[in-house]
Amino acid sequence: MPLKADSKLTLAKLAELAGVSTSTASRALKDNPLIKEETRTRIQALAREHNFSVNAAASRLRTQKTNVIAVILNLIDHTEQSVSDPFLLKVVAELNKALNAAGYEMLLSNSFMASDDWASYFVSSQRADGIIVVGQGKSTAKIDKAAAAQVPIVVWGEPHTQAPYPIIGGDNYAGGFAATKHLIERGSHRILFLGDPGHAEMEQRHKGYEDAHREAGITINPDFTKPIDITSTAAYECINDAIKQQGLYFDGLICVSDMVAFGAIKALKERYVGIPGDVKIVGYDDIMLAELMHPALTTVHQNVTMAAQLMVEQLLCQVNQQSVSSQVVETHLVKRLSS
Amino acid sequence: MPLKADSKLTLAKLAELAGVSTSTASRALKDNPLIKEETRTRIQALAREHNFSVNAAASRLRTQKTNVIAVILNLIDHTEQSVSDPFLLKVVAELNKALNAAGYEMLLSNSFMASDDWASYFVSSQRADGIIVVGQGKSTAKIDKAAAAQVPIVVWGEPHTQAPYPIIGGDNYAGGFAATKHLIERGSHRILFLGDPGHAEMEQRHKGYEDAHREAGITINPDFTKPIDITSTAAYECINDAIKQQGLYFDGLICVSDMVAFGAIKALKERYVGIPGDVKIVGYDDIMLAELMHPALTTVHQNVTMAAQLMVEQLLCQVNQQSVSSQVVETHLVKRLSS
DNA sequence: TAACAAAATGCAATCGTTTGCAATTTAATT
DNA sequence: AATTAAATTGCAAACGATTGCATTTTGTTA
Repeated sequence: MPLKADSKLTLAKLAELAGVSTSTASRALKDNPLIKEETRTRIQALAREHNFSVNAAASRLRTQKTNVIAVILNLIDHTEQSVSDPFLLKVVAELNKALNAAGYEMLLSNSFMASDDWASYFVSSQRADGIIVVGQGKSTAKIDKAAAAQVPIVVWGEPHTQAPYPIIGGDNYAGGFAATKHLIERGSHRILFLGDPGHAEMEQRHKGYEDAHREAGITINPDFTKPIDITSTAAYECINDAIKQQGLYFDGLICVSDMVAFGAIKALKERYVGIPGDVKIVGYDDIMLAELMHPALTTVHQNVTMAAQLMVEQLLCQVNQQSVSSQVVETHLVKRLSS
Repeated sequence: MPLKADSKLTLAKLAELAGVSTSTASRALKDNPLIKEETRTRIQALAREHNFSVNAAASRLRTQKTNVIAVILNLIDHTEQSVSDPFLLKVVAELNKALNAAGYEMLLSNSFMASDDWASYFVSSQRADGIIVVGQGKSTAKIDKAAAAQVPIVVWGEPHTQAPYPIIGGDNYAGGFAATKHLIERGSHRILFLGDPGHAEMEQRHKGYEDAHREAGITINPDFTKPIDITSTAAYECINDAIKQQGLYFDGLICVSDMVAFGAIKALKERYVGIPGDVKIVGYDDIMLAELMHPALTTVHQNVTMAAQLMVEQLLCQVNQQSVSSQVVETHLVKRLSS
C-alpha cells in the first residue's frame, strides 16, 4: 500500500496506519511503559519505516518545553572583530557538545540581533528554555535585565562577580597574578598590560598584575596599562605606536588573549625585537595555535570543556528549579618559549 | 492596574487589555494594513510596554514556518578535532550573520547528533525550514538522503561536484593549481601534498597540484601525496615521520588548510629546517592567524563572507520555490613570506 | 436620510501533540 | 463462573497564534 506522498505524515496518520489512537501512538513513540511493549516496538518500527518524526512546534506548544538553549555571543559593542576569536568559538563548540549530550539543541545568536530583551525574545516566546551568555561585555545591562525576568540563564565571565545569576569562568585574578609573577621571575620589570580593565574579567587579571608587582616590590607605571580592544589588530597597532613614540621601553607583555599576544608578537618581530630575549610575553586562553607559534606562546590555560559542562549543568539546574551557584574552572599557566 | 505577574502573557490577554479581539491584536502586531493605523500603534505600544512577544511554538505550528535554519557542521567521522578549525568556525560565524540579516535564526548542530535522517529530523519535524551543511565530508550519503527528501538544502564544498543540490565553495582546482605553480616558480621541485584527496574538495586541489606539475614538465612521485587528516597534529606527525625516515627529501609543501600548514611548520622548526629557505609552504583558507605566523603564511584566500551570503541566498530561494544553482566564490593566492 | 461601498474588527476553525481521566480488555483470585 | 485488580487503550480538552470569512462600523453619495 503506497503512502500518500504529498500530505505530510502526522502522528494521527501514523496512528491510523498502525490501527491505534493518537494517544497510544504518542506514548508508544516515547516508550511509555503504559503501552504494551509489543505495541510500542511495532509503532516505533512503523515510524522509522516512514521516517516519521514528531512535529516539534506542536510538541513544544503542548508541553511548554523546547529542549533548545539559546547561546548568545555577547560581543563587545563596536568590535565585531572578536567574532573570530578562536577562543570564543571554541567555547561555542564545546557548549554545543555539552548541550547535545544533555539532549538539548543550540540556537546561536550574537548580541547584535534579538532586540535587547533576551528573556522575552528567547524564553517567553518559547524559542528556548534558557540562555547561555558568552562574555560579560562591558555592561551587564542586558544580562541583568534578562535575569530579572526570572529566566534560566548562565554567563561565561568573571565568576567572582556578585550577580543574581551563576557565572562560570576561570580565576582571572589568579591567572593574571601567575602570569605576571612568572614574567617578573624571568627578569622582566617593565611589563605592559595589554587589555581593557573595563571588563570584569580583565579587571581581575589586572588586579593580579598589580598585586604581583606589589609583592615583588615593583611600582607600576600607570601608563603601562593599555586598554585596547581584544583583537590582534589593536595589539599590533598599540605595540607599534608604543615603540615608535617611546622606543622599546618595556621588557614584558601580559596579554588578555592569545590573539592579542599574536598581534603584539607580529609588531615586535617586524622590528626585530627578540622574544623572549628582549621582551617576554604571556598570552591568555591557550588556544590551539599558541603552541604552534614561534616562539611557542606561554599562556594561561582555561579548561573550556569543563567550563562548558558546568555552564550546561548550572543552566539545567535552573530549568529544573534547582539551586545554582557560580563556578570557577581550573586555570593554570603553561610555560613555553615566549617567556 | 498591576499585571498578573504569574500567568504568562498571551496574545489573548494582550488583546483583552487592549479591548480588541485576538485577530485584531495579531494583525496589529505584524503591521497588517487591514487594521487601522491608530489601533496598530496602540497595540504595538502596549505589547512593548508589557514586553510581550509572540509564542513561537504556536506561531510555527499555525503558519508551518519556523524562520530557523539548521546549520550542520559535517565533520569528518573520526576527527572531531576539526571542530576547532578556525576556518570552519569562521564560516559558521559568517553564516550566522547572513542568516540574521535575512531574518532567520540559526540552529547549530554537528553531524554526531541528529540521527542520520536530517530531512525528517530538522525539516519535517518543523525544527527548521532548511539545512546548510558545512563540509561535504568523505561520503555524501547523508546529504544525498536529505536532498532526496526534497528539503531545502545547500552545502559548502566543491562547487563543481554534480549534485541535486546547490554547492557553494571556492574553486579548489584553481586554488591548488595556483598554489603549486607558485611554489614551482619559486624553485621547489619536490613538493608534498598534505591532505586527503578522498574528499571532493581536496581531490580538486590535488588535481590542480598535478596539473601544475605537468605544465612545468615535472613528474610527481605518488608518495609525495600524504592523505592525512585535516588537523595540525596529523600534519605535525606526518612531517616528523617523513623526515625521520627519509630525511629532508622535499622542498615544498601544499597544505589543504592553514592549520595543517601550522602543524607542518612546527615540525620543521623543531628540526631547524629553514622556511622558506629549505622548504617553501602554502596553506589554504587564509585564516586570521596566517599573517600573524612567522614566517607569515602564503595561503589561498577564500571569501567566506560572500560564501555565507551566497549559501543563505541559495537556501532561501529553495524555501521560496525558486530555482538554484551551485556557486563558485572568489579565491586567490596571498603571497607572504613562507614561500 | 436612505442606500451602499469601504474600512475595520471579530468569529471560529485550524495547526499536531500531549495527557488526565474514563473506558475497555486481560489476568488473577476465590 | 463471578468478581476484582491490573494492564492497555481511547476520548477529548488543552497549548497559543493565525486567517478566511462574516459582521459591524464608518464614510460617501444621491
